[in-house]
Amino acid sequence: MARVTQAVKAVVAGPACCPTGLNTPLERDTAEALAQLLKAVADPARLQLLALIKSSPGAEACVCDLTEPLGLSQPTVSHHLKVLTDAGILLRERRGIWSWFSIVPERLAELAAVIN
Amino acid sequence: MARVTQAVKAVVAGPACCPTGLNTPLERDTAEALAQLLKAVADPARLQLLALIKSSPGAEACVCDLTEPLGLSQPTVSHHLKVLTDAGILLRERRGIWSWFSIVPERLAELAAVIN
DNA sequence: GGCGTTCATTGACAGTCGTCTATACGTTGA
DNA sequence: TCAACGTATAGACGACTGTCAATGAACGCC
Repeated sequence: MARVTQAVKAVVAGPACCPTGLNTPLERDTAEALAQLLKAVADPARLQLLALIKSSPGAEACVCDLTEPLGLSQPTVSHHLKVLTDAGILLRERRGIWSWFSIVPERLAELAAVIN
Repeated sequence: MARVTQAVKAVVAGPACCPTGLNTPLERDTAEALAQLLKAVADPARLQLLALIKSSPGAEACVCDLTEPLGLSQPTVSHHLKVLTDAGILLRERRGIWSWFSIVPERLAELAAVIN
């Protein structure tokens, strides 16, 4: 994950100085790290999760609020949340029994910057 | 594909009036269309292709220029180009023997707008 | 017309991914 | 300490995806 973060930052900020986006050829390693991050978002269930969390009060939600709207089983939702968390897009915080998830906006902004 | 384009536009522009991005819950259909578009980009080879084309003179390139830098077979590169073209991200133009590909910037901008 | 070149398509195969059921884990309250 | 609840993990299975070798189709040139 740290490896991915670094690679994305490199693409956004440029190897040394100036922002590049996709304006410069991509090394295979960098491309793979970037693709891995994009794959985390490129799933309908995970997009729905992001939208649900982002539009929840306080921009956070617990699993119990997310399972039913998605129409998927609890383990499946948990799996998707893990993928997003591992990618650094979501933040997990335990409060007693519940796991609360919030979005890391900088991470999504990085992605958007790369694409453009 | 037209269906995908419409769904993405809906997410960018909002159901009726105002831009939403992911700030509003996503219908499954919309999420699937969006995911399909993201999947097209979420591949290392295709990211490299986009970067190569974008950084080529005139922001266009033919297959013969793309196969070697990627280190993949010609059919595989052709496959990836088809995926990007079908997603509306690339534009294909035949000139005699050669196929030239160029990027559709608005399409990438739409994607970036949705993510943010 | 025949041939070489460039690209697209087909078919096959291994690997990955999304989903589920079953089960384990951790926390809370009695 | 134990039971109940919310969540995470493991294992299995079908579907999709990326890749290649082989083949086909379109075009320009001799």
